Amino acid sequence: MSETAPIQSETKSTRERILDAAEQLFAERGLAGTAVRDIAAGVGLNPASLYNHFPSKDLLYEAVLERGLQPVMELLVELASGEQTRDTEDRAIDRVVTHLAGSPNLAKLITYETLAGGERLARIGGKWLGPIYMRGIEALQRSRAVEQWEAQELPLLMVAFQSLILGYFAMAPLLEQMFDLDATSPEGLARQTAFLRKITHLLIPPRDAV
Amino acid sequence: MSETAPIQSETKSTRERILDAAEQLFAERGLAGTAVRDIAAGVGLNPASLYNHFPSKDLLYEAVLERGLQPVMELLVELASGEQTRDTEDRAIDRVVTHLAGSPNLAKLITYETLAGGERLARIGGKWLGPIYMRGIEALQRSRAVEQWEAQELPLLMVAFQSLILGYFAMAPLLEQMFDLDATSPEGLARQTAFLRKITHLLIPPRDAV
Amino acid sequence: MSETAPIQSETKSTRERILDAAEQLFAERGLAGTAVRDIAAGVGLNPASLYNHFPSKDLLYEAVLERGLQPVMELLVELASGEQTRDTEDRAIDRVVTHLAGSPNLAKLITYETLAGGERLARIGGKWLGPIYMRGIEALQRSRAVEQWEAQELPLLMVAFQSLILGYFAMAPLLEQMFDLDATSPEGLARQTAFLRKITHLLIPPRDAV
Amino acid sequence: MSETAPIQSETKSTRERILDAAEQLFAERGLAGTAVRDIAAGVGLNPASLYNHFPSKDLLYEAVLERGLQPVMELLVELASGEQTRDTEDRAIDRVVTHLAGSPNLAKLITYETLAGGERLARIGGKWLGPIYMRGIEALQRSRAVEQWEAQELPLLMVAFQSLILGYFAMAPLLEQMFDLDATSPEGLARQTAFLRKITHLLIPPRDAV
DNA sequence: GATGAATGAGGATTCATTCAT
DNA sequence: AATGAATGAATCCTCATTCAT
Repeated sequence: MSETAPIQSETKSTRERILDAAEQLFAERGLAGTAVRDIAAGVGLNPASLYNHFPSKDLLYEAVLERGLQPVMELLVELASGEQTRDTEDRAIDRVVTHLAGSPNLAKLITYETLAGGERLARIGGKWLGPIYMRGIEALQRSRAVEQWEAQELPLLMVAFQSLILGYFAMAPLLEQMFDLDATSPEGLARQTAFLRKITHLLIPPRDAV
Repeated sequence: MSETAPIQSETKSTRERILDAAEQLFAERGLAGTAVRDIAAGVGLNPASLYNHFPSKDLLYEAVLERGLQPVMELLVELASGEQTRDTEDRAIDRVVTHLAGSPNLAKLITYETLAGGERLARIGGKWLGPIYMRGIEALQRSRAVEQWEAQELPLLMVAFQSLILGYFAMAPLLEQMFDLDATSPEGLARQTAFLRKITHLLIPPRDAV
Repeated sequence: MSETAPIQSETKSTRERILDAAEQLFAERGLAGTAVRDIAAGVGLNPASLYNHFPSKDLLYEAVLERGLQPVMELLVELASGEQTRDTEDRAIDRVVTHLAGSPNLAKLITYETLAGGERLARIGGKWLGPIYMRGIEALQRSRAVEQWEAQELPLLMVAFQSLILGYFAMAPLLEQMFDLDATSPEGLARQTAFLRKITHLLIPPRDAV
Repeated sequence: MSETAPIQSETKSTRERILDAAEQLFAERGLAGTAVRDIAAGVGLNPASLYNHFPSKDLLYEAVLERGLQPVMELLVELASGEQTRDTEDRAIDRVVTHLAGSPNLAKLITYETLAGGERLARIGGKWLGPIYMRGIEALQRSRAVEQWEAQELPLLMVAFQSLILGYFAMAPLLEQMFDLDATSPEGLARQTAFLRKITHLLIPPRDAV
């Protein structure tokens, strides 16, 4: 019988393992705060070897960003373009939070990037980011959000949702420290998902509410 | 004739001007991303001169953080300990946002710190931060929040408010780029303040609502 | 149908093609200024593959030098040992210049080597270089050069000729830039050959001048 | 008694001493072959300290080049613009060779630069180099050179002189090795100066020759 | 207080070379 | 032969910090 369930870390290509280690460190310390040497050490590699896989620290960073962003982008595109029902709204929140929960570094990476001005975000996710926001707003316009929010408030509402979702992950360490909550545990994530669904319903009246 | 109305920037002590320049850069680029030399250049000073005013980059950073945090802390302490009426709730939001609007770097600094794990935050604002959260939660318990939120959700609600407030400033550059909004202009801030007040009322039913 | 007239570059052995690319780059940038990787790229090869043909960069460099030097050496030996007549003197200059014109990198390589101290030159061409100079001087002594030059000036005269011949090629780029001369074109080389012949006749009275 | 004859090396500014050490090494090994660390070691300095005086290796190199070039440039300008008499011609050769003898690295630096394509030379000495050649040619046209050389040969004659003068210094190590001549000693330089004067008279008939 | 110069430690990256495939 | 990946040593340069002036 062949190897049916090989240990993942041994299966992964070096390139993938570099991306993993880099993502971890970039999420923790940001781009400037992360030394190439530390990434290399994280993969058990000589720093010079990284350059066989990525031409520079910056481009490695962008690769990390891109790899993390792409699935979210696709998810958002899918969500933003679908029909809006109470069910899909709930599922949208669930799916986004679940996805971010699955790659907990992503929220931090995005937050770091946003702080840095978002130029790279704009460049990398350029084709997506704008359209996603636009479609998100269109989706809001088709939803019952329009009953509570004026057109010019919709962008702010988008930003608010983004802040709520990302902020939770960014503040995870703080949460754990202060309230002794294991923010990224399955229960923690379930709790936060339910909480966000609740907020969503308060901010946007569910379509089929009685 | 004596100097009767000296230009403010000339009036400020060198120490103050260093703090200003440092705050600006730390907010833009984070601690690791900011070079002492750049701070010095921002004050028109030789890097060596900084060390006449602060013993190290790290302690300068903490001084920046402390200077920025103290007023917010005091404000929060005041707000959290006061009576809860619809008026004070509105005014609380207003005052916090107004304050952050007055020092727009602060939100970014805090976000950076949060991402970094919040250890410094905890140390610097240690005496305040915990108590503030606690009192914030107590205030929520005295408010009509309890009608919508269970006890265990209140910490999440605190985090949510923090995310909403800070997130706006962190994303300001993105907002301006994508929606052509001048996020930190007086109008922008007024708009966001109103928006946050609205959200607050949705998440926490106002006390004197009919 | 069989390959009847294969393109030369395809015919050349890989070893030869490496030597070609290396010669080109070493002549342009010198030994230290040339990266193995660039040589490899010049042959469309992986850097590692070079080491199947040459054991090290240094030995590749020496191989380049040797390949370039050998024919000149042989030519010089032949010229220096032959009879001295006006005709052979003219032909000597012609043949040397013509040869260098055919491998324009060689002059540059030799000049680089000379600047570097000539140790490698001495080692590689050791068996030739000394003897050639010696025989060259002997030839000068048999020529009418002795009418104008004292014995101790003959080495300087050798150096002068070497400088004149090599200098032209080293300065070729400058010449083209400043005077819009195509220094390495057939006409340019013919011009320079004639010019050098003229100088030779001025410095060494031709044997059969009337 | 005050310090009347301070040791030169102690008097020189650090900047000057860096330029000296750099000139030495660049002349010996070329730009690519010289490590910043070695220059620093030559001055007894930490490599990082160099960067307090020059912003980069390249700009240090250019500073070296410029410092070396400027006096020659000025000398050449002066010579090329003066009256042409046998005496001044002799003195011109003498002065140029004497100058180069005083800074023996210069000839090597220029040769290296020429080999590298002369782009930097053109940029640094841009305003001088072209004009100098032009005036040199004009001077030749006013001299008795026109009796032996056609107009189109004059550029080649300029190049020939440059090769003769620089070549001697470039080949100095070789000369010393092969002929046991101390090429850069005062006697060696005197010998070469006389030799070049002789060549000059053969290539350009002296004005007042009988 | 301010500064020019100095420095050890560390930064990213390049380099020649090796080796398993 | 050729190559992708790996590596130790070196490369240029930056950084925070110190110190004499």
